[in-house]
Amino acid sequence: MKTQNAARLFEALSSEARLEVFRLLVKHAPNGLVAGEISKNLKIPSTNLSFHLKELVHSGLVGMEKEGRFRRCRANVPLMLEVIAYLTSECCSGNPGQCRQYRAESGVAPEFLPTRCDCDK
Amino acid sequence: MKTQNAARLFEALSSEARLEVFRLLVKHAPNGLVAGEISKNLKIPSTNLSFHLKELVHSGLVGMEKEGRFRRCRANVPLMLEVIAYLTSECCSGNPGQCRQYRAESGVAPEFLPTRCDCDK
DNA sequence: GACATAGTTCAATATATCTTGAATTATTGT
DNA sequence: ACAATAATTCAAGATATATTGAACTATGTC
Repeated sequence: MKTQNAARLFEALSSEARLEVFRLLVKHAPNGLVAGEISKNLKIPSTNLSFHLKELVHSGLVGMEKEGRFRRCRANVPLMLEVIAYLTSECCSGNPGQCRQYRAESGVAPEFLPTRCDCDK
Repeated sequence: MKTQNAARLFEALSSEARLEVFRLLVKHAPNGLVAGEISKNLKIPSTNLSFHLKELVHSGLVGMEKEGRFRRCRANVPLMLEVIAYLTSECCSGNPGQCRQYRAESGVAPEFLPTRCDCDK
């Protein structure tokens, strides 16, 4: 993944409103929600939600398809995983021990983190 | 991690300049680089780099300490791992099979992804 | 002390993003 | 056809972010 593209994805997740929308859609994967349900759930006015959804769709993190007069939105989870992999790549100048220590320090349970990073290669 | 905090972290990574700075620091973990080295490496004028470093430091993703007349910057890799865990948490409404399929679809090698997501619990 | 170097701060400008209400398009139900 | 619903587009104003050069602070060197 190119830096420019990754920056755009982070940009899409950088507003609280959009991050809440995205997480709600991740939570409701793979069925997704229609725009009105998102608006109701997060109490975002439809006109404003429309603006934020456009950003998310443009970034690729959310997919949208017509469903009668509704628009169904789904999180693009594989793309989310790609950007996660991008963040952890090329770290620590090839020092696997260092990475393992960071993983321990993070306080995150090991199974919710990559088992290896790029420098274990 | 709270949504507000996560959004601030993504905001910090949402500019190409800052994302490049952060990745450079991840690459050079744990020793980090001094501001001048970053400026030289990425060809960002010092006055502008200072602005972006302030954002990164304020978000917590970069730590800075005085070293004589230099300022040494280090990536906060554990925090990066926390925000990664945040993104993958509470997904898929507790449907582990769905998550596994997404991981397969992402095209990312399994060892660079979480082995489980929250819904495997 | 005088000078050079590393960074930051400040002010000014340019640009981009956010939010809202009103108007608009598309679809469904009567 | 008419009315109701779902959602988007548009225009306007408010706010936030990015970039630059000049001035400033702090540290190290002669």
